[in-house]
Amino acid sequence: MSNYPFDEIEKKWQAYWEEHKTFAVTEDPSVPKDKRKYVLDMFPYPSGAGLHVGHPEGYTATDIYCRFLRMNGYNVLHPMGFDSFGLPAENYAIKTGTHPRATTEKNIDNFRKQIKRLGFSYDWSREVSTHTEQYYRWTQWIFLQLYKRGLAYESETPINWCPNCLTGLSNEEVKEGKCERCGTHVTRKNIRQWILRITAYADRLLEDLGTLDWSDSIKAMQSNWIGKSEGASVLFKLENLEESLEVYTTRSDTLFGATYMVVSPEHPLVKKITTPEQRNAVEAYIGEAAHKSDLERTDLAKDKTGVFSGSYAINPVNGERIPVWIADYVLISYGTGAIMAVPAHDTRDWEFAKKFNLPIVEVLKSEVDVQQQAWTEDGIHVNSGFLDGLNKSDAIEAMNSFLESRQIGKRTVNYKLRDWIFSRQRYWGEPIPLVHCPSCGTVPVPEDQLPLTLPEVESYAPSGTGESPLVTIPEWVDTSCPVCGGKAKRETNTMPQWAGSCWYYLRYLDPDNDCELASKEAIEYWMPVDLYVGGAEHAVLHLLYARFWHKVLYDLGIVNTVEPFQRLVNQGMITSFAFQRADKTLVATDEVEEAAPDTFIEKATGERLERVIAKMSKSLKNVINPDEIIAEYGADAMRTYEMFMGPLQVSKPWATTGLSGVYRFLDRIWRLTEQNLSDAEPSEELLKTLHKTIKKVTKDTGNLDFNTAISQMMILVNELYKTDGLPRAIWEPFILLLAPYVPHLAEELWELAGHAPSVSTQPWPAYREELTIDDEIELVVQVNGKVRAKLNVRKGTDKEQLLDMSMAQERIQEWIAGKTIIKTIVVPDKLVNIVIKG
RNA sequence: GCCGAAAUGGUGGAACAGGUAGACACAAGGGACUUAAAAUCCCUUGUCCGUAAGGACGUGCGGGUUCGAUUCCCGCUUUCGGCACCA
Repeated sequence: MSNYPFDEIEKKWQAYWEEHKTFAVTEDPSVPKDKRKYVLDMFPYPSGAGLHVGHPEGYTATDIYCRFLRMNGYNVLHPMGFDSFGLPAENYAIKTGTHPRATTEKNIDNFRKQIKRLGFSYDWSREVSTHTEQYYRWTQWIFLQLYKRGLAYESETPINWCPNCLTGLSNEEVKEGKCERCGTHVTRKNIRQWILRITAYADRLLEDLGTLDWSDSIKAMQSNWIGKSEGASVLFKLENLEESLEVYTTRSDTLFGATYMVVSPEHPLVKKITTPEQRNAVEAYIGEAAHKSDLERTDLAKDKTGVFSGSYAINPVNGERIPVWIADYVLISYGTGAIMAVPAHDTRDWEFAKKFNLPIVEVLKSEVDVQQQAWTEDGIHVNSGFLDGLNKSDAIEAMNSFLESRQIGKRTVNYKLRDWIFSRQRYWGEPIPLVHCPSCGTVPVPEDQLPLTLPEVESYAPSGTGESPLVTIPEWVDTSCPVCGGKAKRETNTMPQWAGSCWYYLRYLDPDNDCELASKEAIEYWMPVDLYVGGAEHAVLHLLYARFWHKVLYDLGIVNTVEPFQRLVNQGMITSFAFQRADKTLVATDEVEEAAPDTFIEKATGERLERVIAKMSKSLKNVINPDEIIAEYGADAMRTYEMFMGPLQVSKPWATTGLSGVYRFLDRIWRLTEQNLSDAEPSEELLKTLHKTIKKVTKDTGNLDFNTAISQMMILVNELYKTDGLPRAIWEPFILLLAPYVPHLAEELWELAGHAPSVSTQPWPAYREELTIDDEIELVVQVNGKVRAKLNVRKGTDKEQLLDMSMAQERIQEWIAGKTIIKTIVVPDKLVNIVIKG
């Protein structure tokens, strides 16, 4: 048995930090701006399942980084809190009648306890939870500012509706078009909703990405989501109708090839363009489309559907009469909800044209037969009147000028980004602080009356009308108009979970402020967030919404930066091993036996299984519980293992055997203390290893390359095991290097070495560059690029000498004997390559 | 289908301004200690041929550039993540 008493050590130091408020931070004005850092974790939703091993990954990374920064003289803000409004607590309430607040607060207590057990250096005095009245008061306040700026509006939009449960469903609750709970086919129901005009900020959200220190892939995802495109809108006259059909296209150059048009089933002109003969078919088709979820529309992509409206439009450039179709491959939410179809040069249009026998006309010289497949590359225009002979980009320019001069179209910018549906028909969320007055219209709740608190309800069950359970409480709904004092009704929609997480990073700055969401001084002192770490699943929505709110707050003069999160790092997912049968189905871990090393069989059948990597899931029984890991190996081992597994940014599989290796490393460190510290000079060799270690750990920790920093510390420990005695001159700097990684153990070692706590406030060790350089290097001698000899030479030996020494090698002589030397390459301090022939 | 990321020993991963592939760790094998086991310490360990010295092959696959490619270029395959058929 080992004698590394992690349990005792970890309890001792966690109590010490708590008692001494070691990590409480203040806005000390004497610290210059460039010595202040705000390091933020994505706060968790406190689920009933407790902490998952994925949470500590990012939290450990930021904790190591923060402790490293403090030791390097920075004033570091590192807070934690809870994103505590959310669906699971409400669903649990519907099932059991337990108040979501009770469930949530119990879960928060559990989460906090679990997080604390990992020894993170949070300033807990700044903890916030989004469901508290003191917090959501300011969420409501921000909503009112959005409303007053015209950035919130009402509109009828569809929700997923389960006709059996009589309730709206989130996308997550819809599985394969069916209600997750009862299996009923989900339909769409139009409902009055509050919508935020995020599209008004589309350009700024796109432009300002350029100023951020985020990975290119995340920036690309956000940029694609915003989806700015420059094209043209074109008006097509409709035969026998007053109205024109407006389409948006990025390929106005292909207008001569437009052989039909398509409008989406939800398009406002559908009724008008449908001729009496087609009415039945069109209505049936629209009915079908309304039944389909977005998912089904997507899945049916391979097989295009549609129906002819009976009407025709006139192609404005060649006067051709072209049919107008109705099809759900055109979305009402993008562009104008109508397109001109150019089957020769667009794959989707080509598929549709083939299915319904519509003409395909080539207008760009194609390298394929457009009757056989679409040609979507560039080419020289043909069959295109005044565009003939031009390439794509020139033709687009020419056509757009033509359209504008004739006033039948104009250059238009379009975004994929849609406005943000901001209301939920739920109980457990921030009430939207608006009042509907029959005479004054929609009136905001006066700011001095915030927070507008959630009333207690008897039943959390849905109202049955699609509205929130709040509609069932007349005492709450019936109110007086803040303007005229007459009878009025409260808004019963609540806000989505995103709302609270849009600005929590600001509340940490000044969590107890009763007058404003955070003081100007605190914002000025800390913002922007220097490093934000969290899972890639929030790459688009959360980050885009938070950026949007931040920009609105900037326009209001409340925050001092255009962007909230200067640097963003997404941690990879922690996956698990799973076992797969030959038919690719997975087997739960407890059904598997390891018959021989790396040979796995299914217990029930004896079938040989392949080990694969899969997400942790309850059904596969491969979920790792952090509490159990901490109990068995300690928090320091858990932290170190999660960082040692691989690079922070990539996903990696959990292997408890790997954890035991890290545990062994910590145990080896502990057992070094069995020797007395010696004040003797350490050997030159050991000193060099130490300085190389300081250099590498310093560089790697700053770059969040924790896995390689840990390897280097392992190398130093291995060296110490080969040395007699434990020189203080090595040991003490090493404890300091360890401190961010294994904070509990490091505190204990620091105390054992005769120092007063806390090691976390000690300065980071410095290295001497000359001690990190070897004066003898191993020179590689290659013949035709293959290593044939190695020799030790002094660093800095000149090229000619290196070549002479290489040639003198017996092995090299053997290889080049009788051959012609064509060329020699000498890379000083690295290698010699002799190129021969014959 | 589109977008993004990736592919290196039995396993997790190192090394990329082009220069010794496999650091560190796990697993496996051998040895020491022990009455024994566990724990611990030491050694071996990419594959193949060879007693050895040594040699051949080797970073998903096929080409290319180069004295030299895990690293750069072209074309594929597979896996993972995201998605709103985005005109």
